[in-house]
Amino acid sequence: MRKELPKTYSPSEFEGRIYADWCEQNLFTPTIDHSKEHYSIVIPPPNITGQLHMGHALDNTLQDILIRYKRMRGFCTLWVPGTDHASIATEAKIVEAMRKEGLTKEDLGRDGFLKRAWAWKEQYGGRIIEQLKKMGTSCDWSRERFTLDEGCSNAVRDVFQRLYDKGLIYRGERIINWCPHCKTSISNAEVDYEEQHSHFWHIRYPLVGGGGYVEVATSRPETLLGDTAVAVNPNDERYKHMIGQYVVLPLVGRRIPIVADEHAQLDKGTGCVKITPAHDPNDFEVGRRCHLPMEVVLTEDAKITENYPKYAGMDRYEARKAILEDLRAGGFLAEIEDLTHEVGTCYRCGTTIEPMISLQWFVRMEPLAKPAIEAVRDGRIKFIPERFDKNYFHWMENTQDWCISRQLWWGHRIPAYYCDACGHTVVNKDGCEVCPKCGGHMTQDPDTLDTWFSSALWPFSTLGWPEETEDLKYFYPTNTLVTGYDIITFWVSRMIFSALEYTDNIPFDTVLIHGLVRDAQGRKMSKSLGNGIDPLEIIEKYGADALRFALATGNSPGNDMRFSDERIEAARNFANKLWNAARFVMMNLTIDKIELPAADKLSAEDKWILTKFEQCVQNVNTNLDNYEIGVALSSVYDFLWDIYCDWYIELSKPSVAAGGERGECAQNVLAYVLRETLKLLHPFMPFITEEIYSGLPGEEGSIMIKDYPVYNADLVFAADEANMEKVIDAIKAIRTRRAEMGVVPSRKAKLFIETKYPEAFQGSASFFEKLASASGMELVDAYDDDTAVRVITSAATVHIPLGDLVDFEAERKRLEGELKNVEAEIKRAEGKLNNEGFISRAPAAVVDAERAKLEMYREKREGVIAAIAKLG
RNA sequence: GGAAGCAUAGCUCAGUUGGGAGAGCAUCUGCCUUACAAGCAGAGGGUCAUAGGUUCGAGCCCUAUUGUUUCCACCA
Repeated sequence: MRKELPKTYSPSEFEGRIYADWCEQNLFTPTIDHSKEHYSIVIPPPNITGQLHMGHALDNTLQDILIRYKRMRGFCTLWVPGTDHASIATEAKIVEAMRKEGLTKEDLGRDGFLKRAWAWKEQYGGRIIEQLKKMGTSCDWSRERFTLDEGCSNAVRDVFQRLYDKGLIYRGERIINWCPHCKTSISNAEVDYEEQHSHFWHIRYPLVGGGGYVEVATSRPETLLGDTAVAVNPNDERYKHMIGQYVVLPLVGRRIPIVADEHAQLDKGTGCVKITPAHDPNDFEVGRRCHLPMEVVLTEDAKITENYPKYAGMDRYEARKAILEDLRAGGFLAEIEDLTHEVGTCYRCGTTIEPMISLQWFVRMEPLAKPAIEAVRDGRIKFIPERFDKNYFHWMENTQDWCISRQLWWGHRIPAYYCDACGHTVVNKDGCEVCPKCGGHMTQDPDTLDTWFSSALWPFSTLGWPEETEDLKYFYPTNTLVTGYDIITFWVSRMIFSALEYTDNIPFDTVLIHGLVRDAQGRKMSKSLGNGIDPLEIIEKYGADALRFALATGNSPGNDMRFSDERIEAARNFANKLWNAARFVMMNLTIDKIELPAADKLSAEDKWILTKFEQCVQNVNTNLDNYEIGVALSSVYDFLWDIYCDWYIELSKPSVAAGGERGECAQNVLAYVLRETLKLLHPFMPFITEEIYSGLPGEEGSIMIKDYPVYNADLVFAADEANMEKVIDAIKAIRTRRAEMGVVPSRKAKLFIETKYPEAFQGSASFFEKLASASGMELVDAYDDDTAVRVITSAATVHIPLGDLVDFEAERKRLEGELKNVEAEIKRAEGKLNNEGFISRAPAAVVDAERAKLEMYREKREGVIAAIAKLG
């Protein structure tokens, strides 16, 4: 069973093997156990177009830490993996690939195109899953899902029909965001606003019958073709008399009315607004209120329609130029102003969107938003950090109806059918071929649904909903959703209202929000900048554990982080440190089985390390329970490196070397603390902990299903811990003195220790010899050699006869300086304790601690004064 | 226009309910001490953005200001 660890830490040699072992043993697949509490997570499904990037790496590291922790804490855990069909993104990629072959969607036809899309899914859909596995994610792969698989599709159709029957889905003509490149509508949430420099063109519209003109301003002059009115504010004294009159639309010659509408504001521009109801959301509303005709002037690829022969076929920007030229020539152009404004662009392709009137399907949001707001407000769902609920509330409270139909082929086809003969509409999840009204043939709506419509159902559709499956009954609602803040509106909010509406339950109780992973300069990683860091390359070079460590540590919920070489190297160094510590322990083990000795067999340093370990355990558990993953991890880091390696291993060396019963006891404590620390660290760094654990004597099975360490008061030895700290303080003080004096470690010196706590120092000679360059140590009541250096701690005065090396003048100065410091501390503590307010209002524990400090400083002052006196 | 975050050592960032300012990296000094130079032992370095306030006590809570980043919003 026992094995020696290779001398160097090379993660690539075992990570793959270990992952395969876990899979083979089926350790990621839970057995439903009703006596246990469940803990479940659904993965934010990555797009099938995607490759693993740092954002995924962070997101999935956090999820894996949580799920492994809960699994070891005895929960019945499930992590559901899967991928998203990403309709618009995937379709765009396929169309692009086809373009290179000289093919269009129309060439293939709908069926041919879908065949090709599924082939794409087969080819690339699994890639990111394989990449996730390299990170060590303990997802239950037997439950892997896809947003377009049969179960998810059933859920989508079911939901569509339910909402339609309840009147929460409707079809209507509204202004939507149209992407002329993707040739589909997109929802408001899918529009990115981008600052652009442009102009404000002031245009004169002559009044019918002469007598002047009105002046309007626009940043989109080409929409002039679609103007069907000019609006002024009903309270605007300047224009009141013109309401009801007509103007002539320049270049077009159409007579359009001047109407009164609140939309026109008195203090903006000229106070007159051109109204283009078919191409602007505000104008659309004005058009409705004032019963204006709609005039569509742009085609689906943003070219001017046939109705305007002079400009027909021109792209919107060409048309803008031509129209401006004509306006100028006709004397209609009054003024050109510079303008910087936010322009909506398609979040997928970056093309400037065109607001257009269009017949689309919408989800009525208001009734759905209310319970969703309530669920967060009353605490059934919690955001971590909390501040993101403001974001959520703001969006939910102001959200407009959700445009869900897309003019795409790759996605869930809308289960709506229209009669060819009478136009009757039927929505039926099971399909409809014959018109129930006239018996005519029914044609299905050609459009598909917004990708996010199916993602919104993910927490329950993946568990089998709408069927009442065992999984759904046991694992739902899920517990933690881990995602970035950039996706709260797209996804999190939609899952919440969907779950509440369809499952009558919350989808999860906690939303853990993390930030973006940026590059070393703090820039967003992006393809166009070429500053992306490939997690797979990092894994290859440093190991998955180091990557996970680098992402999990020093990172707090909701905040962005920078990823740098320095960071990953520090992580790898930590893994290396653990590796070497384990190597040391294991090469010294002669025991067959790790057994913690009874308390009376334990030495002071044993009790000290056990106590320190329990403190760490408590810290880690508390922080993990509070989702303070970074804090929890640095607590393990500090313990393992600073406490266990730098002190305990060194303190234990004399015992281990001595052998016998004492040696065996030390071996057991060394191995016990190592083993338990491995468990503590396992959720964060699963591979290295498993690899080392499997080599420990007497241990069987995988570490990932062992019990997680929890605080055990029986292993806390406060008095022994305090004693050991006194020794450590003295060792540190001696080292500092020697370093200051420039005494090389090879120059050994005997120590004479004067202390009020002989029990703490009894038997510590070997520590001083090993760790403080001592040739021996003796406890004395007094030591009068005037040529000794004196190192003073609050518990002891250490006399070091280094006579020939000592500069007594410097020594006096140093001691006097120290006296000053100690006295300042005493003064500070006394001041505090003399403060009536402090004594009466501060908690007793704080006051007691302050008293203890004061006592300590007083003792130290005594020592310093005595040392000065000895200098004569 | 509305909202939020951030501002702590030279750099990058932690700081969990308010109770004497921390880490990593960098810098300086000394060490091949038989697990580890990807290491060990020391050291230097901070008016916790500014100004007020609450409190016995503020990096932490409140208010304002400055700088910075981000999100949201239909500016014709």
